[in-house]
Parts: sequence; structure tokens; C-alpha cells
Amino acid sequence: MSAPLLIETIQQLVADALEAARQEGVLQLETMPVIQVERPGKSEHGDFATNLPLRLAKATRINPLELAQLLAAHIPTGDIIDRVEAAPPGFVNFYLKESWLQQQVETVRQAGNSFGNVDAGQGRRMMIEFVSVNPTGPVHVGHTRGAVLGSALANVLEAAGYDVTREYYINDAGTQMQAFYRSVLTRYKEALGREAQMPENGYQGDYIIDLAKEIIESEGSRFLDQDEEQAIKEIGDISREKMVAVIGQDLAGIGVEFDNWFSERDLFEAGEYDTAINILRDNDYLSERDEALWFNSTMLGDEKDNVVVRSSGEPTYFASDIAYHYNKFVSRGFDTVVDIWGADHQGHVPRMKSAVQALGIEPDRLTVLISQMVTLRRGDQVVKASKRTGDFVTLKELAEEVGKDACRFFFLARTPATQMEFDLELAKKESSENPVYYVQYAHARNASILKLARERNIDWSTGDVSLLTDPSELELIRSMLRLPELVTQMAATLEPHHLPHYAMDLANAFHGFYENCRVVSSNEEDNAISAARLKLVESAQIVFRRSLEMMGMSAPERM
RNA sequence: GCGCUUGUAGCUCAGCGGAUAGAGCACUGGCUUGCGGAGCCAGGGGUCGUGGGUUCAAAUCCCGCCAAGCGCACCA
Repeated sequence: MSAPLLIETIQQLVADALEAARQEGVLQLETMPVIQVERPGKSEHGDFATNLPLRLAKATRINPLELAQLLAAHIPTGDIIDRVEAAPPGFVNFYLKESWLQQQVETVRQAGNSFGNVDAGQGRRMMIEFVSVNPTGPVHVGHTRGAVLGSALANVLEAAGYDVTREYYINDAGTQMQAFYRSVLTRYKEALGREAQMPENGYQGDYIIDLAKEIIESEGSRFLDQDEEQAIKEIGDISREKMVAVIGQDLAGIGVEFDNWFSERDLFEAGEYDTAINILRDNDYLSERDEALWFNSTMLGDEKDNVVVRSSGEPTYFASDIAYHYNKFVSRGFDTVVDIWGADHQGHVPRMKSAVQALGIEPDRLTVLISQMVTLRRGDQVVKASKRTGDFVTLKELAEEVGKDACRFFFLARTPATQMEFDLELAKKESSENPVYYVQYAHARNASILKLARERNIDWSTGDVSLLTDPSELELIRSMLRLPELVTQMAATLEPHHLPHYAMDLANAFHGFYENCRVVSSNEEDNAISAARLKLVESAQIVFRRSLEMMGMSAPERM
């Protein structure tokens, strides 16, 4: 069990004060209220504040300001809290002790790269499944948002103490894949001078032609005179494998990595598809109509029922997704599962939740995060994204044009619920003045100070942090200390988009400190303060590194 | 038509019951001799889409309207 967060300590202080006042009889209260402690927007209002008096005024019939004064009088100061003040119209403001803040520099240095870790997750097993685009073509820009969101969220949850598995679901059993295989075979035949007809739902992109050529290079023309079905099967296996590899490489290019690539086909081979369907049948959620098998999700409040097995006998995508979630929760025993889907799948959410419930799994254990569409522009021109026509900008192109770090920062800073327009020209043009560089520059500056100190053989290990009294020094420390709190919050709400904003604030505090406080000095009388400040710089670097790392961005020493 | 999501500074976006609504970019004006000026400081710019309601308190919660995106298949 790690130490409680600072904000939790404050909450406890308020709770104790409330209890003390009640015992003294100065306060009548039926039930203990929920105590909200927040970070005030203005520094005059202290480091923490609670609005409890305002919320309690009615029940206690005491004037909120008087109530605030009463509470403030019951809160002890000590090593951490310098003073507690009541403020109109009814806040209690907490001010941290300078000596305590200074001491935190040592705490951060000792924590090192584990600074920012909390144990909210307590080792619970969590799966994040994201991207999961059909391996019928390369990943395009539209998928980037979910990819970046998922990878950053996974990092945050790991820092929050969850045992996280990042998974990519390969939809390799459906009709789309058949169309893809046939498209490759067609291009293969064409490349070898044969007449071939592209299937109606075939994929037109040039990458199919390249893929066919690659297959000719490694396999020759041996599929040409093979039985059609056999050729599709063999060429299909090769194509799928190559496509999955390309997708993996492209995603790795923007720092998105997976712990596991899960194949849809395995669900059928391992019999989990049958098991899941049988559970639904046993629980009376299935019925046959029009020669198809339906999942009666209206029984669970859905708008309409959904087909699980087509009249042709083929299972739908939904059916294998049910089996997949059975696999996640039951076979592999994940405590909670997060799916990240694009907005075009939002209609699928209620029935997926229903299906999970029908399998006998508490539906709250599944959270589906929807990331809204990204529409692409190049200047005035809207770029249409269709994999089938091959008219799209790939993730790889985007990464090459804009850069991995800027790309991640850009997508990460926005809440997934807002639809966004991405102007490629603008992104490229602005990349040199992108906020991402503001953060990285602060880190590089930080690193170069330490480098200089080492070059001059300065030993700062005995630095006395109590010399750090400049407002900008204390501001920087305060900013650093917000990280663990932020990690807790982001993990609870599954909202990593706060991270870039925090990093900006931290960078701002660092630049402010840099302007006001000379760190490395050639004056001998500055040696003591210099050593103290080097400790601060060192601890700030830890926090920069942790923040950038969670965002999946690089922390350059030089730019 | 119904459902989900979104409308905050010129632009891109945070904030999602509390104390004078924030940041970056853009704009205006400052920062000379020392750790990286990709920086710092100051300033202008907002009836938080709109009309009601709830509350001591609403950008934030509820309802209507307007606008945008997505969905409403025996596609995935």
C-alpha cells in the first residue's frame, strides 16, 4: 500500500474536522456528506480548497462563511499544511507549507522513474482492445486517433497499477477478407498476364497490386493453374500475414505496440464460438426467424434484435464478437475490458453490452470508448477515405509528414468525443511551432543544464532543498506534484487527454523557473543554491520523462 | 423520422456544479553583455450556438430549438 495522495490527505482532514465539530455539538448533521476537494484555479485561493460549507449551508442552516470559519478552526496545521483559511462565499482554502514542498524534491528524486505511479488498480487485470482494423489494407489516418488513445490509455493505466494487456483483434474470418483475398488473386493473375475479373466488392487500391507482385517474387506463378478455391486459401494466408505485418510496423512507427494479436479464426477453431452461442441458447436469448438465428436483445431493452447466424448458415461479425467477449471475460478472465471503437460502430455498443449481459457477465465490466471521426483536408480539399477505392491517406504517410511525436500530441490533446478536422497542410506547417515542441524543448533545456553541471564536475548530491524559496521554484514543485493525482484521475475516467495539457503546464512552470533562477553559476558564493537548484532540475526531469513516456513521445536531450 | 456525439477567443482546443472562463497558435508592445530566445513578461480579443427551467451558485445539470458528424443491414 503506497502513501495516500495529497488530495486524499486533505479530504481526510476535512472529514476529521467535520466529525470533531459534530462531537462538540457545534454542528448538527444526520449523514456524512461527500467531501469534494479541488485544485483552485487561482493561486491566491491556496493549493487545495473545499466548497463543503456552501453545500452544507442548507442542511445545517448555518451561514456558509461562518461554517467555513468553523471548519477551518478545526483543521490542524502541521508538517504539510501551513494554514487553512475561510474565504467568501464559503470556501475553505488550504495552503501547503514551503518546507514540505521543498522536501518533495527529494521525494521525487528518490522515487525516480516510479514517480507518478499509484496503486488504484491494485493489479487488477484489464484489457484494452483497440485499432483492430480489418487486415485488408494498411491503416489509414482515421484509425490513428483510436490507436494513439488506446496506447496512451494503456500507459496511464499501467502507471495507475493495473495489469494491462493491449490487444489487436484481427477480423480474419469474415466476408471482407474473402473479398480481399480474391482481389489479391485477381491482381496476381493480371501481373502474370492472365485475364482476370475483379470481384464486385473487390479492393481497388494500388497496394493490392504491390502485394501481388511481392507474392510473385517469393512464390512464383504456382497459384496460376491451381484450383481456384485452393489458390484463394493459400494466397489468402500469405496476404493476410503480410498485411498484418505491415499494419504492425506502421503502428509501431507512431509508438503503438500490442501485447497480443488475437485472431478471430481462433474463436472458431477453439470452439469458443460454439460455447458462447450455446450459452445464449441455454439462457433463451436466441430464436429462429426467416431461416436465420437471432439474438433477442430487445429482451434486454435494445431497440431491435440482431442476426447472429445468417440464413446462409454463416455467422455474422456480431456473433464472433460475442464469442470474442466470452473469450476475454471467461476464458482469459479479465476483470475489466475497454474496447475502443470508431464512431461508425457506435450503434453496435448497446447490443454488445446486451450480449455480454446475456452471457452472464456484469455489463459494467465492459466499457466501450467511442472516438469520433476525423475528416481530412488538404487545404480546401476534403480527402475522402475509402479503403476499397484505395483513396486514403495512410498512417505511414501521416507519420512521415507530421512526425510521430507531433502526431501523438495532436490526437491525444483532444477528447475523443469531439469530431475533428485534420488539415494535413496546416499540421505540417505548424509542426515547427507545435505545442509538442514547447514541452520537449523544456525537457531538452532541462537536460542541457544537467549536462553542463556534469561537465563542470559539480556535485549537487548534498544540495539543501530548503534554499528553494523563489516563487517560481515553488511553482515548479507544485506542478510536479500534480502528476500522481492526475494519473489517478485519468485512470478512473479513462481520459488520457489531460496529459498533454498537464505537460504544457509543467513546461510553463519550468520555463518560468529557468528565466528567474540561474542554476549553474561560476560564482563560488552561489554553490549552495546551485546545488539545491540542480536537485530541482533533476527531479523536474523525472516528471518530464514520465509524462512524455505515458504519452508515448520521445524525451529528447537535444533538439 | 429515431438514436449517439459535438457547438467556448480570429484558428485549434481545455474546463463539465462553485470564487474575475483558460492554454497554444495568430496579433500588439517589451526582455543586450552568464545554464539553449524553439524561451520569458505585458496587452488586446468571449452575451461559453440559442430559448426556457432546476439551484444559494450553471459554460457545466434538465427540456425545447438551430447547426455539424456518425449510426439506424442476414456489412464490418
